[in-house]
Amino acid sequence: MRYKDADKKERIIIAAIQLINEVGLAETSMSKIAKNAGVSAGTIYVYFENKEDMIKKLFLTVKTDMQQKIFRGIDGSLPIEVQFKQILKNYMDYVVKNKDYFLFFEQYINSPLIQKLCKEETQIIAKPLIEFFERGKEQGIFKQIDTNLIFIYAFSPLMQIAKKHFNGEFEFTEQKVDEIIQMSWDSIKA
Amino acid sequence: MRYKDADKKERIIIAAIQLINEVGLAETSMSKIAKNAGVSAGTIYVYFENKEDMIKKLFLTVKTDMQQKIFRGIDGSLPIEVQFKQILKNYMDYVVKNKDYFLFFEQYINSPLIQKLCKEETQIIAKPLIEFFERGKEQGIFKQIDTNLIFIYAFSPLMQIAKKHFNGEFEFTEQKVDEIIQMSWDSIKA
Amino acid sequence: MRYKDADKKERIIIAAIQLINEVGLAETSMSKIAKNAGVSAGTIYVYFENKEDMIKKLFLTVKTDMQQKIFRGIDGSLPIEVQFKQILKNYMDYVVKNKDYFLFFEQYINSPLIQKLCKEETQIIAKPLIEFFERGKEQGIFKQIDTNLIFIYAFSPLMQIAKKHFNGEFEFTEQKVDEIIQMSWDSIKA
Amino acid sequence: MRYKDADKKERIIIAAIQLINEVGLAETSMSKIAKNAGVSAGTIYVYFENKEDMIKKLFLTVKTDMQQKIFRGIDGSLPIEVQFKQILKNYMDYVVKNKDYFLFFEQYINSPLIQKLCKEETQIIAKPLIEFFERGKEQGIFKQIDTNLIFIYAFSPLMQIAKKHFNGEFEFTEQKVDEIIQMSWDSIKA
DNA sequence: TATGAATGAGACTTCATTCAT
DNA sequence: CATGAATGAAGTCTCATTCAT
Repeated sequence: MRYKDADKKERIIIAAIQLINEVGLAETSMSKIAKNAGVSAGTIYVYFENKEDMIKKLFLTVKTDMQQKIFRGIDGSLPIEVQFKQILKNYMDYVVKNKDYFLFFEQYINSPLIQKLCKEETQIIAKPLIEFFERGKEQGIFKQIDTNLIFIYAFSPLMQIAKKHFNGEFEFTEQKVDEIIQMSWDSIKA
Repeated sequence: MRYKDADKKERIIIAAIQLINEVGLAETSMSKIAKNAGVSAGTIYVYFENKEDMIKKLFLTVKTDMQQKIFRGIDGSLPIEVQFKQILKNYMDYVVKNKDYFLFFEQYINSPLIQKLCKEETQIIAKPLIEFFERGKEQGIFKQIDTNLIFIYAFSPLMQIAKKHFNGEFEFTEQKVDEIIQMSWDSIKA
Repeated sequence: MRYKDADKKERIIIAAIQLINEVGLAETSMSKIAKNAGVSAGTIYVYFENKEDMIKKLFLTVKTDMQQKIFRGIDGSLPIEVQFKQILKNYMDYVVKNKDYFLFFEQYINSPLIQKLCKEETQIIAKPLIEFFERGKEQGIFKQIDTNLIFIYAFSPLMQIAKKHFNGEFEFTEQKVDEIIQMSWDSIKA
Repeated sequence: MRYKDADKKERIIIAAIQLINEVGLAETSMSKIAKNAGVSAGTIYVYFENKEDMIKKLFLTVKTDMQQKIFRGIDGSLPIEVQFKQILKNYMDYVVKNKDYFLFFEQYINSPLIQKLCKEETQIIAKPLIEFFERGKEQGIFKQIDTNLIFIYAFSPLMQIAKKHFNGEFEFTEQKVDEIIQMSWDSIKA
């Protein structure tokens, strides 16, 4: 693939996500995306089959990217607690550094559109995290409850806090991040 | 003259929320709503100024309804812990009995559309809950941390669990509800 | 007929003509007329069959009114020149005192709508004027040319001047009116 | 890509003016125009921003076209009387050969819509004629009266006659045109 | 008579998508 | 590959008119 082309696709993706975050999916037209990306409307159809296909690929792109970054530098031989705290720290880092991706993900993860488009793919990508929590349960480190609950108590408060942060209603500090991670840990540890 | 039919407005609201939950806002047209509500397309405009106005009013209707039900039967003279657990129980009850309202609320609370339409109104309605947590903090019952964090650790896991529930990935039992409420309490108590 | 009812019809007529002059026919809806007239939308249909019928009756009302006032105080036994100048003076008086009627008349006299609705009625009403000019020709006082030309050179400049006046581009004085009438007389006298 | 088709814009303009002349502005919908022009409804919006913009551009197109043709072949060094008669002859020629343009222009020159849309542009285009009459006044050839009056007595009877002509109530002949021009000249010459 | 809620046809306009260039 | 003019289906909303009260 030529450089120029990869660049065009990248620009389309970024323009689409930004627009959707700013004005919402319903208000985001293909021509607005094209305009913001600096390409012609027709060009989008070189890279994506249609609008639905584009949304789906946007979502999977973001989801895959998040997943990879979250597990970056995790050493499976270290204690579960250390791994857990590193994962949460990675997550918070990612969120802060990728505002657009995070907000897009959050906004559409529960939408009927995404449910329809890529429920399965979404679950597959979440698998490594689920497996991590199951290992922790087996080792007696996490509470012996439904893994879903562990997953939820570990992550959902972080997501909410991040949303408040980008909303301008909450300020992050190094210390606060540590406190938060500790609270999550306390809520699920055995 | 024909008298305004309260029933008609109700039917429009229900039809709108159901459709939006099923196919998403972008795919929900005014004529589909009219059809599902059994009224003429023009009739919607007797009760709402336009689509945006309708969405906004739907959202505030739901939000207000939730808020009222959550505080039902709360006795301010009882201990904070008792009140807290009753509020969370009320919340779970409401969610289970008002699936459509809950999912609609969850889906759009963070959308750019709602942010644009009714950020202020939303905050006003949330006030009583915030005040409850502040009273708890003053009495030394909750952790001395940002009230936002308390609010988030108390509610956001419940919301996630409810979503998983309606998704078919989680089953509620009387006992599980109690466990969950206990977990939330543990995470924020001093 | 009861007073109250006559009053309502009058109010509808006035409101309609005012609105049509201000924003144009295309932008004038029945409900706007009703609102401005202080009646209900349905009430208009007590007095007029439908919108087309209303426009037609508005037009004929105005036309008949103009015609009557133009011939007011004309003494058929006086010399043609005196009668002619009095008719033009009456016309100018009418125009100045009935701005709304005049502008409405001018605006729609040539419209396809009016042509379709009431071409015949319009011609019948113009008859007395045509007859007056024919008498003048027979007496050798006007030029021996097509009566249409006499009619046009007598009136059309006055109409244009009145429009300029209401447009704010021309100011009437007693003297100017006399000059204008004289110019018209000069252009058609034998 | 497909190149913009100048012919298409032309067809839209012609279809719009014809329809407006036949059934009136209020009854002329964008889809009827598209149909008559043999293009898709959406295509109109490639060439015009919206209906108002289209009407405005139609009007200015016609006005500009008229203005240019009226001054065609006018030699500024000839006597004012010769120039004047040539201008009126050009005007009558244009009117006869461009029935649709003329009737459209006449119908809407005084409408509230056009007043709102393009009063200024209209006045700018009329300027050369006004200047011509002022030169004539300075040379003592026209009456020393308000230039508006000269302008009106020169043109408005011609416009009325043309309307009668297209209405089927007046027949043009070479001789009659000369007579008319002479009458206008007589009414304004010093 | 008078009202105005209700209707549904139709208006304007947008937009995903195609295709000649 | 890239463009953007062209399409036509579909969306939102208005409005003349009707009719139960």
